[in-house]
Amino acid sequence: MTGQGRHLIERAGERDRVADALASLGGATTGPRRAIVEALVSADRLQTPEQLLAEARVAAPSTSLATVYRTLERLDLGGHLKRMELASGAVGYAYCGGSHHDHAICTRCGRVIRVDACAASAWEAPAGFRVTSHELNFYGTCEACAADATADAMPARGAA
Amino acid sequence: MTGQGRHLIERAGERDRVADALASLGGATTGPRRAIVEALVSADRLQTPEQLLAEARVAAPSTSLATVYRTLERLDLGGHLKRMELASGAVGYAYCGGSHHDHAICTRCGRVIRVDACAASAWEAPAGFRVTSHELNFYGTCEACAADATADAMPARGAA
DNA sequence: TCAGCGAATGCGACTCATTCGCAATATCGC
DNA sequence: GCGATATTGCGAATGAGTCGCATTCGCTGA
Repeated sequence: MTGQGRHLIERAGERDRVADALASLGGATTGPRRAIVEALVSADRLQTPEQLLAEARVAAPSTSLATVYRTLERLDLGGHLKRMELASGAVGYAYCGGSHHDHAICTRCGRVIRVDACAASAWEAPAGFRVTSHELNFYGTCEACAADATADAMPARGAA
Repeated sequence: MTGQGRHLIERAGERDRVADALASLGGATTGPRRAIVEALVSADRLQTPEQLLAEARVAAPSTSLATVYRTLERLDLGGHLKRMELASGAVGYAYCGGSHHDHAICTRCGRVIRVDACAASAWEAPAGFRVTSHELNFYGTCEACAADATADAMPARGAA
């Protein structure tokens, strides 16, 4: 878990994503909240509440686990969160925008990649079933992991 | 939970599905195992471990919750199980065959319908991402629930 | 810039789903 | 039918996640 260089990386729009996430929380922007949201957004991959707590405490040392859960709950309500069981049995959380999209999840590093090209309308639903929404996850290996073999967080329960 | 009439219903292949599930457990066919598997197969919808226990105890009164979990674990290892969080926060399990297929899940009754027409190869994965598997869930209302409005088990966390 | 209000936080206790260990029991091959 | 072995039931243990409440913090209006 070498998150050292993380704060040096400033992907385009990361600042905006943090702002959006904080706005979606709908309340005061406190130190712990900002720290948790930044940990979520900058990692861009599935992390356990414990990992998020550790990361958040770098910026806001007083942060507690209860606050991590409360913040995750709020983000989840707004549909901004991807929640998935890891191979370890633990549960991982990753930030994702609010609008509908699908996901590609790297089974090696837990990275969550947004897939906007949604062909949902073309899919074949069973007769008599009225579809109101769907969820599509791709599992595989991301570009970075295809070369580098540093595995740490592996989502479990892929396709059935 | 009025499962009274359930045992009267004998859908085509239900007997085979029970046999397949028992075989996939790979061991002795005991009373509790058979009862649990029959409860899973005949219900054909998401059920909590507690519900499965109650149902299994009709046929095998001594069945314990630990055995329900152990049986579910084995089925899951073989990929024969669909596991999903319900709106109540509880976790529901449903039996599904071993081969790959997707699912349509009724958000009213929890019914899980197998979707064999898988158009996965036509979907667009992100550049640089090597897809090894996928999972597609449709959420909506099944034919029965479209008419009848008896809601009891509602899966949560639909599409993000 | 500062005071006041209401929301957010931290702590620690608590709940409850799930797992574990072990003695008793049932199943299957012979 | 018998014995070896896997499975079961029980009850305790575990651990993630939640809750209540006193304290603290951030935002708003003066």
